[in-house]
Amino acid sequence: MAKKVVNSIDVARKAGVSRSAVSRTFTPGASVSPEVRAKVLKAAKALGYRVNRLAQSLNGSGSNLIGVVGANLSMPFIAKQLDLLSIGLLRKGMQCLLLNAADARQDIAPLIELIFEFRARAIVVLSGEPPNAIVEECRARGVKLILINRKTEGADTDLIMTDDVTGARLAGQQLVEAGCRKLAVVASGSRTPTQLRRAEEFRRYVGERGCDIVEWMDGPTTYETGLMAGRALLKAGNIDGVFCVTDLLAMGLLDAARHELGLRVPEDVSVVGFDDIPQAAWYSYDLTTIAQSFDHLTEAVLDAIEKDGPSLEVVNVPVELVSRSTVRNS
Amino acid sequence: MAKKVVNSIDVARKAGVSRSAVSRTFTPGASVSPEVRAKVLKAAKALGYRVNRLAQSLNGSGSNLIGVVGANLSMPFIAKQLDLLSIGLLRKGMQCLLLNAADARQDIAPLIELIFEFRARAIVVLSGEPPNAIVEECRARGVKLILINRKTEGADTDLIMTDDVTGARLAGQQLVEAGCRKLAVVASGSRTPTQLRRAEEFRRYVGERGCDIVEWMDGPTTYETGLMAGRALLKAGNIDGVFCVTDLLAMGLLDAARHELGLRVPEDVSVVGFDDIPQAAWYSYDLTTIAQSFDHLTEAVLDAIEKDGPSLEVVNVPVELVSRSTVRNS
DNA sequence: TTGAAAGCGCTAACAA
DNA sequence: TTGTTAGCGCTTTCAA
Repeated sequence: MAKKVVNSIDVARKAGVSRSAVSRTFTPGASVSPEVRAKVLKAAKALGYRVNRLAQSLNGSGSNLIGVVGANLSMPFIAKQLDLLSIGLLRKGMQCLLLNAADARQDIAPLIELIFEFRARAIVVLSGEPPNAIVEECRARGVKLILINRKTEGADTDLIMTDDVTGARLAGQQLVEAGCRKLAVVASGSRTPTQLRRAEEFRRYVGERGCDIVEWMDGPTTYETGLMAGRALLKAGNIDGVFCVTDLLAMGLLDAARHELGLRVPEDVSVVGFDDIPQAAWYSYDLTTIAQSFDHLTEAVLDAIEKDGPSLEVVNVPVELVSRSTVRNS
Repeated sequence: MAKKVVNSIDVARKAGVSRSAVSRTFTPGASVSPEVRAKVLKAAKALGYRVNRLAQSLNGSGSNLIGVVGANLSMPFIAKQLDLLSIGLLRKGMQCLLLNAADARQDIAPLIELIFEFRARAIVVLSGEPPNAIVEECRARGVKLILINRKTEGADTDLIMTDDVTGARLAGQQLVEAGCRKLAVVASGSRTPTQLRRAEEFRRYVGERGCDIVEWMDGPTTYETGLMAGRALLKAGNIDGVFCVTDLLAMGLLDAARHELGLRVPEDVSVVGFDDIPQAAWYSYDLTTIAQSFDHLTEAVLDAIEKDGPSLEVVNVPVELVSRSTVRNS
């Protein structure tokens, strides 16, 4: 005889009440008399009863699942976002269905479709870009779609975006004021909207101020790419300032400069990063960077999920210069 | 008129078949004629139908959900584990319900109870220790419980554990052979079984070889703790070798030694870490450490989930010395 | 191979 | 406040 899982009917029987009474006992804000409630709780405890959320969600209310699609969860920047987001979701009584794409360029459409099958209330995309058909389907199904630092135009979704433009300008300003004139900007080959925007705006800003600028835009967004960019860009020794659109890239570049090329930072070359990942504060790097408030970002995502009505909001996450030691003092 | 979600009955009607036919079409290995199948698929596509997994799981088969409980997802070590695990789950057709404890010492029992409510097939614990009552309940419900580097005795669950003992010996051997005699071991104050085991075995190993040893065991498992340990331990200048039970601690200690105390590594002091997180390979640290195979670990977890029968296996994940530049050559 | 019908565990509308 | 009843969307016997 298979060990049957206990259900509300078992509890009802044991407590001598109806199934509805059981249901109400476990529904916040339903009307049950204290006595019935007590009987139910006692029976439930004795039997080891737990509400079945799958069955529960089958009714009108829907599920409290939030689909989160990501990639490269071990990159510090993504990991930090996911960490805060999953804590926040839990605190608000939602659950996080995590779908991790094996690699950043994998098509995320199948993952989102899987999320549909779970009838998730909302979908948060940390990585990759959903094709338009998917965006459309989200709207049709009334599933909130929230993109973080993704996709810029024709946005029919909630968009949470770092204020890349301001960030890039701050970076440019730092370098220009430090007296740098031969500049470089380093991005990965992923060409995400965020990276492009940062690079673009930086180029514009320093270009207007009469600086020369070269650019690197290749490889995945990793430390190793930063290393390669550093080797390639700094070997000739004529670059005196670099903006890396990501801290991870900056750290690789910094190491190439110091440990392979024997350059001094900031005396020979100044470096600015972006994101303020935890490692940027470590002594060995002490990287001057543009911080975006992860808390603010997370808050914006949670707000977007909770607000009902169609998705169509664009939130700008403010940035701030964190001045450490990789930029020369004018 | 509310926009109703399409269900199998709509599809059946549109295709001119029964609901069963629709169900079968979407059930791998059910018997449907090609014609019916084609009709159903066409109708489903036209209507934008997706199976409702919640309803699906309500039947005998159960869900494919795997509960993952963690904390500190942004620490490199945990992030890496979660990354590989979530990819692996997806590849095997399972979904990852992620519950992130806000902090490492939070009681994880409520999180696991929540997972029960979703009727997950298995629960993987990356952080924290489930109380015995929970372990018992898992068994009673037939939910696999898999602990990674947690809890050592009275194990009535699947245990995936790094071979800490071998690792600690390798670390000891490195330092002793490098000629270090005044040793220190650094762990956090979290006193997890893993950290205790590493510290313990190291102490034993070097003790037997006539080395002096001091120990630090305080604070959270972070870079900053490593920094503090470094300051405290190395200031006097009489320690010539340190084993940090975690790379993160080692990196903090390394930075304190080099940047605050002006010590040379490995000339003045040798350092060995544990885990081989990605950052350990970065130039600025180039840390000699004990690597555990994350792939192996992940594989073991997936195997444990898929194998049925009661949980009771102990898997030892092998370790390996990764020799870099923070230990003196004899 | 197909359809009818019962049932998975729960909630919500309705009456009492 | 309580119980009864009718679904929620799906799978799965059981006959045909």
